[in-house]
Amino acid sequence: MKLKPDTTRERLIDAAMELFHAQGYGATGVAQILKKADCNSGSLYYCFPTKEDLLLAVLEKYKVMLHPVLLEPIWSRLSDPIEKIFGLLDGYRQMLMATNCAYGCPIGNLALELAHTHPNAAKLITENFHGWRDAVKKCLEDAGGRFPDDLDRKQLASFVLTVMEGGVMQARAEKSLVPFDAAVTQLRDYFDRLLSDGTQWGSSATPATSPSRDIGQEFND
Amino acid sequence: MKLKPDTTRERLIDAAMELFHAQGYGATGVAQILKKADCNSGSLYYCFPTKEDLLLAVLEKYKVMLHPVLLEPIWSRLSDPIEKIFGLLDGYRQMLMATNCAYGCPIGNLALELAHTHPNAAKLITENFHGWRDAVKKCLEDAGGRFPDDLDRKQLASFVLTVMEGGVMQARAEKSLVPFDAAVTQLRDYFDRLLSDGTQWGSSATPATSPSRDIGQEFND
DNA sequence: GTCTATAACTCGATAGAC
DNA sequence: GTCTATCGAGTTATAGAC
Repeated sequence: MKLKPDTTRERLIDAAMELFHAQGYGATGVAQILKKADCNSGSLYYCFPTKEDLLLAVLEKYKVMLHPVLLEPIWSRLSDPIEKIFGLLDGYRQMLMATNCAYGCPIGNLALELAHTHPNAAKLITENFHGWRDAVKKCLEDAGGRFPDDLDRKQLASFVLTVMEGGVMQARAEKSLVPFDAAVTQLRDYFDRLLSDGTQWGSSATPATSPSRDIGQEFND
Repeated sequence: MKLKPDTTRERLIDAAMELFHAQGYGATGVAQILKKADCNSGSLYYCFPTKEDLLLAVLEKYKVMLHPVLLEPIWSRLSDPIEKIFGLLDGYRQMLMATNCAYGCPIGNLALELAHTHPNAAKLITENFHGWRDAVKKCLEDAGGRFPDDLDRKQLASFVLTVMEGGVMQARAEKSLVPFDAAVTQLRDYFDRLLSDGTQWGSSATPATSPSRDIGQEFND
């Protein structure tokens, strides 16, 4: 039951995590990380062969943090699975508000910066996205028959991630919560329309719609 | 009626445009731009005081290109305003396919990289986003009564941009069209549900939904 | 494990000839 | 307007003492 290990290695990861989030990977110098972690380059290169290995450790830590740090505080506060999803989106809104829309989603930022040039990082970024999406998918599954039977839960969960990332991007670009709130409002409206089409309302009473246009591809995980 | 001016200044802008799209602003060195534009540093700094001024010229050019280069080929091919919107999204799909999902949206990439640290660039990025969104808004307005009367066209147009950017981000991260197609499919389903609720179908026959949850903010342009 | 000093390199930008 | 040469600062990473 070790408390606050606070090893040099962990201080380096935490410092890099903050700086990569605020400035990006390329724009953050090793010297800056060393200053924030309060150690010297010898220590860093003793723990990590290269700067990129430190990045991978940061992305691993994000994966570990997903459930206990990001989801659990929201999951324990809200019981309704659909409200959990919008509670999660509200968590990003809080983060944007607290930082004046300056930093955005740390994974999304790194995704656009590194996906093309750093395959090892890209793999971990995808794993982070999938963890987030699967947590939302579980909520959609927990909502059971409130959604139409033929709704593709995985695809809708991916869509929620799409809306979050796109909304956060626009909020950052404009330094305003307005485009993020607009996105969440539209998503909520979509959910309302899906829910009013669920079996709870009686599927025979719903008007004719075309809920899925097959585009000939499936999720491959 | 000058044809192909092909000035050094334009070659520099075009070279920078391509490289910033493929690699980002910070990751692209001035030497690389010079090589692609086939000139030397003296010429660049004769045309532009700094590298950042070249970036601003690139972002200005994207603004100018929006209608004649991005929209016009699609607008002239499709007459239905709603199909225009999905034709525009399909244009991004084509781009992703042609580049193996490597590059993504040039404005979105620069938005996440620079919005926080380069205010002049951020202003032009926002103007690019607004130009795109307003073109979509015009389509929604052209669709007239096919949508519910109380639909906020501007907010829905912003949502389309959100979905495009979020979908392109995930496609880049996973190097797969699947998450992009998932996002467009869900957006299409949302549009179908909105359209089946339009006045064309008779507003008195629609079931009770809650189309707008006021969050107490407006677009400020 | 952590320190200091520095190697080896690239960066954006400038100077001055032509 | 375009060239070549280069400055000064910053970069990641290493060497070797302790």
